[in-house]
Amino acid sequence: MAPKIVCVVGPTACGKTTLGVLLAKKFGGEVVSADSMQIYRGLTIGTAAPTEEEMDGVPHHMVAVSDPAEPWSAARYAQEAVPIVDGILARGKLPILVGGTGLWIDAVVKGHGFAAGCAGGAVRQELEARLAAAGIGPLLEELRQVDPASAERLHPSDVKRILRALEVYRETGKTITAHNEETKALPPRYDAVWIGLQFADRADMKALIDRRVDRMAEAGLLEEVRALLSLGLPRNATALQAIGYKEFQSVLEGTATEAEALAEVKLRSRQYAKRQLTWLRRNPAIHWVFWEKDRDFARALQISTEILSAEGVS
RNA sequence: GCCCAGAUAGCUCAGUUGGUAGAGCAGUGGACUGAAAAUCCACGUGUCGCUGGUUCGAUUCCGGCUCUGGGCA
Repeated sequence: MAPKIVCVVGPTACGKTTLGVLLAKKFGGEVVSADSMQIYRGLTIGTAAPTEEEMDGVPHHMVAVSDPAEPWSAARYAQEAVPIVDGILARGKLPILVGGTGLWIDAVVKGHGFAAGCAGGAVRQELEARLAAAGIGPLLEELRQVDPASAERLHPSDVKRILRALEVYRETGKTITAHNEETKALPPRYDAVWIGLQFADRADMKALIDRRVDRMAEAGLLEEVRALLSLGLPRNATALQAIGYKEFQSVLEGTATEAEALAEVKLRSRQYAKRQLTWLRRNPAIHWVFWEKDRDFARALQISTEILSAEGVS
């Protein structure tokens, strides 16, 4: 049987961090963050990364461990997170995966592997150059030759995945279709108990996101963005894709007012939360805890404790 | 008070040479396997401000009214 771990998931601002810490204290666990932006140092306010106070003495892994100039990926995350999870297990503690990046969590929990090739790689760069020169048509046609199933499955506008499919074939001589089939047949790496947090009413989620974004601004998000930019990151750095950062960058450049940026950040956060929910909803293993108007952590802790006990976590 | 311009989808607006209307954004749902806080897809009936008139037929033309801008007093 695969080792037992806990995953705390949910859309942004739903209280994953807090519940994760509460569960860790109750069950003797350590938190492993699965967040594609909290991984970077310096993105503290805007990503709502856990503070020392919020961590409350519970060890946290994979938070602020990387220079913001570095490119990360789900594959690299899994590579580094799996040994950490195993280390926690080896110490007889309970690993608690907490995060909003669904693909990253799946990359750890399910045993799936990623095929070779990556953004910034030689093959990808060549494909991108061809895309810029001749458009997606010829590339899609080429994909149809080598991997008709992918060409059929992918929408012609889904440029990113078309390039990736071609890349995998070029790098490995195997189609991404075949790779996915094989990797999905692998057994899961861990026996995960999933706890999902979300609001019963979408309007309450919106209200909380709005409040949280306002607090980020009060806490000095603008200064955080200024400091980040002063590092001279590459223009396409993954860290700069974080919601909040590009919008406040516009304020610093004078192309938007702070009020406009705030409205934009709230909007983007809401849309992000919706996408997260879409990702999570298809996972039937998640035990959902629904918030009413306010987040009642005592109740959430009690419910999730019951769930964990029923699932054999002790 | 007078003149001009507006009033159409939650918002910004387009349009109908008279046959009851459509984009962008927002919203909702979905996808997703080395950028995932990324990327991609699908979904558009609303007293066309109100009220008379002309007309087979008015959101479209004409009159009046209301409201909102701007100008003149």
